[in-house]
Amino acid sequence: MTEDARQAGHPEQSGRAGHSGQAARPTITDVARRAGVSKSLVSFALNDRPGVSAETRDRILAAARELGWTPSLRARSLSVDRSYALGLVIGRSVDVIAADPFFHAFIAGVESEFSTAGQVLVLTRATPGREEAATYRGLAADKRVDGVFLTDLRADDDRIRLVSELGLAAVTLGRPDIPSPFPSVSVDDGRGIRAAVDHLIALGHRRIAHVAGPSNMLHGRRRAEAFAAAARAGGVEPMAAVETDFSAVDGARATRELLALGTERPTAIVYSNDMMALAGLAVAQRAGLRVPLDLSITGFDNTELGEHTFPSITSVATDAAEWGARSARLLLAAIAEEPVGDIELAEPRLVIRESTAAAPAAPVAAAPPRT
Amino acid sequence: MTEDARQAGHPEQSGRAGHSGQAARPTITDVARRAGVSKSLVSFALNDRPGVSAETRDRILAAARELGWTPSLRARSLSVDRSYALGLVIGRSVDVIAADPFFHAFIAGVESEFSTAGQVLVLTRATPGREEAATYRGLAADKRVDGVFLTDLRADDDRIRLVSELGLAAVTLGRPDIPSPFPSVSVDDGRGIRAAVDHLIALGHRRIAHVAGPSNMLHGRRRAEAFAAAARAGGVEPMAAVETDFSAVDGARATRELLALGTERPTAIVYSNDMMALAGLAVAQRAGLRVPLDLSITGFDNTELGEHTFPSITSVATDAAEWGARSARLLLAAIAEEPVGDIELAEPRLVIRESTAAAPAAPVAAAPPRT
DNA sequence: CCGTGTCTCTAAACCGGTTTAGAAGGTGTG
DNA sequence: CACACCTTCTAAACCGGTTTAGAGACACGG
Repeated sequence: MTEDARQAGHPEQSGRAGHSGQAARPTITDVARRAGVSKSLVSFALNDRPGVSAETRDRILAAARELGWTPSLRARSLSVDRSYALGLVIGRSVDVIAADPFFHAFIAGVESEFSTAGQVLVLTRATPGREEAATYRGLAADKRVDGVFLTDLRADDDRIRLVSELGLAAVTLGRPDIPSPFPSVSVDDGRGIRAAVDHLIALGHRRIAHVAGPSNMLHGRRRAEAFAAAARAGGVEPMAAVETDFSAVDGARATRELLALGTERPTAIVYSNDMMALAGLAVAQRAGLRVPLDLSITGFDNTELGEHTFPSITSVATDAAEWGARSARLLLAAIAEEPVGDIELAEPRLVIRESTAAAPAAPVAAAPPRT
Repeated sequence: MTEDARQAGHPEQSGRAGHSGQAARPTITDVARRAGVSKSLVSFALNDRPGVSAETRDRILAAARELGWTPSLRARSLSVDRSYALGLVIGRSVDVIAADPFFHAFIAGVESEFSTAGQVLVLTRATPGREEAATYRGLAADKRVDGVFLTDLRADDDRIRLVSELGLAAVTLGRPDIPSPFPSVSVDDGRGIRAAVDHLIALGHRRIAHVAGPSNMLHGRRRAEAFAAAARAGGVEPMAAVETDFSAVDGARATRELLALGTERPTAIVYSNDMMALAGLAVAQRAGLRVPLDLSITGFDNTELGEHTFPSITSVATDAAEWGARSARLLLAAIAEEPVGDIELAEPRLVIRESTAAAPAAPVAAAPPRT
């Protein structure tokens, strides 16, 4: 069957559909002719601008409907100097994004705002540095997008100046630490970390460690600071935070380091994301520790998978989809040159599951790692 | 600091960069004037077509360089009827994609082919059905993309006819079960499943179950068939496959069903993806089973996280990035109307880790689930 | 010396919209 | 009745490229 069809219709596959008499698509001129008016008037009617009588407008719209005409995005794009597309440049290595559900939910949120607007999302991945800058330059040079989402903000982030110089609109996820011409959408993830720390302190933990994200990323740093502040506020001296790149490998390494402290080891670890919490869980179990009896852990992001581990993971939930939706709306407003301001999302909430429990009377030292 | 800057420069944030004297970007006409030739000749020189003398060409290119001119993608797009963009419509629910690293690696692979070509990826998410069809129609109506990647092929997939009717070029990931005008890039994932089954049989397992993907997805179905075939080839009667939607929740549910069989339960489970394998691992542990002593499990995809669980997961590795790169190259060739043919990727390989071991002498019944 | 062919180049049309300048006709006002 | 003004509409320019038709110069062969 398949072979027949192949041989019959496509001796050489072309990847393009068969020449199935694609009726030439109507243009604005066809509509004008049919409605008996000039192209300009069709344009006016379409964009409902004043200066078109009601009955003429109806006649034009009817003609357009009959012909099944839709204005060419490309032509419109050329004349009005808009792309009707937004860009997202993900600046992490593939591995690190891989298991991070944030972007999926964020993107889904962004797109939920597009259905109405005929917009589209251009996705690019680039490792920070020259490649990243080149990517933004490319998007701007080709005018591929009208605006971009700036995620994973870094300290003194050079993208802000770059994007601004390139003349692109933008929205930052989180508030930058330098002056920025762009509006921001942020969530107080410090509150989330604090909730986790408070929860642990209430459970009697006094030796609490933090496995942090990269300190050059603002949210990584902010969470680390929030961790320290929350611990002190609870009357507990925070243990030094271990820095990671957010990946599972690095989360595992950090956990091993913390457990190597023997009886000085933490009885609870606050991870800066779920992926590392999961990897840390495995390291602890491998070292013979029972979670949560001997060690409590908390994650961040509230990944679906964190609900399906044994034990399941207590985690801080932020609404990434909502974040995406609000960011998109804000960016579109900025592009339309409407007045916009910063947005603060709802507080993250702590989802308590099985990985946290009362602190052990005396910390059990971890066993030497098993193979 | 930040506040000062805000108040000073941007009493009302605009999301657009400051009016920093954006020098109007040069056009082909500017270049022509500077080189003392007509626009047409600049166009010829740029696209190096015959009929331009060597010295004139040099003069034109020099002028272009001096002015920093880059042809407008939009204008070119309008006249040559090409978008220089490819589309990917992900047709799964957010949750299901969330922890699936396939798309990340695939996208990274796709983009590795773009750096040279000035192409861009338009990403869309749509749940199969009306919304999905509307998405493809939208991309085609606006001529947003020159071609699309068809992933997660379904049985009798209506997208093939749709996309073909819309006049888009396409590449299918995997060979469809119906006649298709599009070239395909596929990997023999059946071989991967077979490797897993062979491995388990060699370890002495006789009661092996399969937690399958949706049967209406071709690869889900194909893996299930390969599972049954491999088991029989190894002289083992395969247990009935449990169908899922690829999500962690569903993987957990399937595992619970299998373990509820008591002493009739499988001693090994072959999962159709890693996420379900991880969820299944947790279910087994929660039921008091030791993995791999009492139960062996294998995954599919070789997720980074599967390496960092306890025990780590034996999994089938396919090269998603390579898949993306080859697909992109093929699609671009098809769009350029070069002759193309189907591509078969390298065989997937089984990565053996800790979650598989010799079959238990007598299967231990699972304990009633603990909370 | 003339017709033909080749090479280099230009003018103008074209892709399909938007936008500006202004024409034509009707109404209101002094 | 003349004038201003508003409404409705059109012609033409414009966005910034590509492509076609053909002009002009030159070499070649008969």
